[in-house]
Amino acid sequence: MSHTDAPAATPRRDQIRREAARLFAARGFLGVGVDEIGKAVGITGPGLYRHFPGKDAMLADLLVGISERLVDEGRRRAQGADAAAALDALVRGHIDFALDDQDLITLHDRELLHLKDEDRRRVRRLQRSYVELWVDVVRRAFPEPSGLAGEPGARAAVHAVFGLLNSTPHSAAARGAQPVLDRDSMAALLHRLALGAFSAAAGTAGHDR
Amino acid sequence: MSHTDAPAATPRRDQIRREAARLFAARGFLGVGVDEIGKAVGITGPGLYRHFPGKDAMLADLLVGISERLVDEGRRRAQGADAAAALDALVRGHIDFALDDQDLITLHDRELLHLKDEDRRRVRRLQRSYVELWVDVVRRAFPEPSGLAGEPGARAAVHAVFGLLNSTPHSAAARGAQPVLDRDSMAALLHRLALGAFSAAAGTAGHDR
DNA sequence: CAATGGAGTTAATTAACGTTAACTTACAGG
DNA sequence: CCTGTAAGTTAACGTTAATTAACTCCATTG
Repeated sequence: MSHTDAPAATPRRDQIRREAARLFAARGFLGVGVDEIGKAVGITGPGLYRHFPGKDAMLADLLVGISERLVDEGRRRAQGADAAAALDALVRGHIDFALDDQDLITLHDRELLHLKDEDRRRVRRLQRSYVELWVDVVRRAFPEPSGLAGEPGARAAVHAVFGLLNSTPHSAAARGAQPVLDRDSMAALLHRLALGAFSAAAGTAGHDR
Repeated sequence: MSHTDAPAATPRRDQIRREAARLFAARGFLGVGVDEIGKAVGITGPGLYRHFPGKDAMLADLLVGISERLVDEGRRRAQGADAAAALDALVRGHIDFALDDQDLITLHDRELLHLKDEDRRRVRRLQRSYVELWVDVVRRAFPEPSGLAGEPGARAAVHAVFGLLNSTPHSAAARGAQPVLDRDSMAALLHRLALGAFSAAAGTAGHDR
């Protein structure tokens, strides 16, 4: 009741969410004016204030939303005794997000700094939970005599693999008419890249150089 | 002569470059004012105009600079007949950039959209050259019956590995007092993750699912 | 010693943007 | 039919930010 109140999902509000996400991803939060967002949904700028208390609130809504969905879906997939299977499920789930919600994935780690302190703390907490989820699974999947059994190493590897999986928007940025990979091929490729990265990092720590 | 003229490296200008990069990385290009940049180097905002023609020009200078350095250093490292050795050298070189110039790596793929068309085209060209460099080496390092022999697959994999290597700023964002990895451990970890990713993606295309 | 130009300063200009106010319209319910 | 409310509109307000103008201050140099 004290924090930013619940979202509520009317059709108009959902439309605003979609268009705002698209515009923020394309030109940055500060680079988009409320008039522009309004125009994208067929109303004037100030009309948006019937649906959101302000521009900041739209961004907060988007980032909290995607963060919660990531954690919820992640928790669902991480359970079960078999750590290798859990990791596989986490990777697949994240790939789905990265491919289906490119705009949100882009905003998620780019516009965090434009949130008001309270909202930023909230999103950070959720992001931290999501990372913890992965770190635990990774450490169980690659136990003791491995390069990923330790906290800091596993954490850094997880961050790095997030960077890898979230790279889709950058690949797609070269869109136009090129013969890019179709969704399934891209998903399969990302899956192999991610698991291959973890396996190699887990392998005996000293075969580089 | 028609495009943005040559940089020229006076001490003051270099100082401005450093501080501007730091501030842009921390709060975004549109989120920092010229007065703030001025203050960081000990002068007032308008004083900056003796050294750069405008705020846009500072960003352009930074992005063109890092892009050129990446391509130059990349070309140097990619030469030689042994494709595997060349790939290894490219990875090591990129890791050095990612660890030593975190601010610039952050800006490099985040603030591109705030450049004027002409500068953006120029940076895009350089980035494309850099990707080409990697794609060629990857395809030679993992030839025909491999998942990375084809153009689109190799290109997507390279983008993904860039995302992985450029993840350092995000890891470091959790800075504070945590026992993060020291530079050498981080470099070694990233190296294993990157090469492991490529190897796994190259391996026979159908062992997932 | 005069003059020139680089490096700053403060003040003014201009444009844009988020938000609020006041007013309109359409429709749902008693 | 009347009334209230949700969802818009246009106009106005207050701020902020980039850039330019006009002016000082030195340090060099002819």
